[in-house]
Amino acid sequence: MSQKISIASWNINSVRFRLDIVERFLQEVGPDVLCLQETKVVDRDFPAQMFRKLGYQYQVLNGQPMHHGVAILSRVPMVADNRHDWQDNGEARHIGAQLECGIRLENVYVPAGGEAPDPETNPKFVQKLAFIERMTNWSSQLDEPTLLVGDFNVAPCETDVWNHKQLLGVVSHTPVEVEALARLQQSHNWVDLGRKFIPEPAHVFTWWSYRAKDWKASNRGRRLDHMWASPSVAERALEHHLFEDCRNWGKPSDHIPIMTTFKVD
DNA sequence: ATGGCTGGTAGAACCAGA
Repeated sequence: MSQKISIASWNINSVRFRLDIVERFLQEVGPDVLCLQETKVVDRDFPAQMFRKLGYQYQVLNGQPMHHGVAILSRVPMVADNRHDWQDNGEARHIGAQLECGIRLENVYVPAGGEAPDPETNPKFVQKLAFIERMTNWSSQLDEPTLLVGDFNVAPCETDVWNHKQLLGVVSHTPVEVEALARLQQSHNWVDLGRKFIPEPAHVFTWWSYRAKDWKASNRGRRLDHMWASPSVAERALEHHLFEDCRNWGKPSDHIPIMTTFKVD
């Protein structure tokens, strides 16, 4: 008998502040697995009970005070796997899990990289590039069927931003970042599921700034959130969804959830 | 061309986001 598994990813920008919309998403969409980034909570204060109540009894957490933080919540069996610190600075930006269906799941929150795309003056930009380079070294050693998801903080394609030329000098879409991400992609022949299902030149965004008066009207978005699959996992991808409505829900995150459904044996 | 907003934590004329 053939079965399916749905896996979602969402930069939630504080899981405690957005409990209402997380609950709504789980009730209305009900992915089997939810990967969160920017949970902004230490593990002992993570709202584990709310997820448990909704059936997400398997939980792996990697939080820290104030910033960053990632989590995987699942209603199908999984066990915790490695957590990598690719900057070696203690920041909680990655957590992995082994799903019982055989897929290895890696949930990552790549550093934003600060304001200026200039390695000379902006150490955060240097850190972001180093983070991606270390991920590339890790990825080139991977030989398992893996799904890599999260907020990569890079919009690689020209149609991943509202205005390619205008954003060439804006951190998230600079050529040096796009090239670093391309090396990461090549290191495992990762399949970009977002673009497998919605090929260029269609514009695809997963993030819209809070600063616009009307995010939808101005539509100055970027595709920062991604799901990359090992080739063998990509072959099993059945559907891919972007939940743009969530950007309009009460107290929204500036990112929307994305989700892919896979065939499993 | 600029600035616009958000949450956590401390109690900021902050930090980080992107």
